[in-house]
Amino acid sequence: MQIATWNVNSLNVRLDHVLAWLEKNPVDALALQETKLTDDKFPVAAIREAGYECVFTGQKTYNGVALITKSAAEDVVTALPDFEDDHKRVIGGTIDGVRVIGVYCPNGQDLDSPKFQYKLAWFDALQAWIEKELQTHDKLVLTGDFNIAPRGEDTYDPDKWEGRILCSPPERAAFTKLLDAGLADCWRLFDEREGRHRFTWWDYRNGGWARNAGLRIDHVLATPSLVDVCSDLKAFVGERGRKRPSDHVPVVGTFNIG
DNA sequence: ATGGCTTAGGTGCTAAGA
Repeated sequence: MQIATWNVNSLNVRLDHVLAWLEKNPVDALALQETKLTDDKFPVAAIREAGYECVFTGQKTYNGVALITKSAAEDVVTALPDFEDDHKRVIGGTIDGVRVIGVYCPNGQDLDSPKFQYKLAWFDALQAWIEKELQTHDKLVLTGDFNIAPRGEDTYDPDKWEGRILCSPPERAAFTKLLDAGLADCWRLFDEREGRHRFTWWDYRNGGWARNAGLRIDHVLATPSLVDVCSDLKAFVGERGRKRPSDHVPVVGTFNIG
């Protein structure tokens, strides 16, 4: 079973990229972030034509998440429970017995911004919900754009990024707390990577891609029973070099079940 | 190299991203 995540930065702009990528890489589940589409505009027909089911929750201009799956998702959730939020950032469903939760975590903007406080509160609510989900789901994958680079080596310049947004101690603590709850960062099972393959995002500005100024902020976290059968975890960095790319690339985990 | 892109909304610019 393959489970993927991709922040597409507008599904309207990136639909052709997504369909072409799925044709080459027919994963069982693909979590999308930043679809930036209201639900009435979601391209259900095109996705069904490609042979996939989908569930989604979106809004105008910002945020928006979806799950594109080979078999239909069950027990679908479209928000964090017990957390008031206008932002559409969460979509979860059970696919062939695996609980798959796709998230678009807040960016935070700056450490002194109200958005940073929102980010930390949002992660608290995510933590509480995941802990609850783990009580009833032995096979669970939490994947998406976390907007956190967990370690210095997950940035192109650890000294420069140390303490900054995406790398600050409270953000990294929030990430570690998810791991402590019983999830593994599957990337680290195959941690010997170099160059572009260390990252999942490159800034559009300042020649980010050209000078490989990237970050690893898109993650696949999984419970131990899935970690045991995880045979690969990789970023499809070639997508960043395409014409009109998203600034994030797809990240795919392979789990040898069923 | 704290933004020199890219997106949406709307039609000239602002907001947001990470």
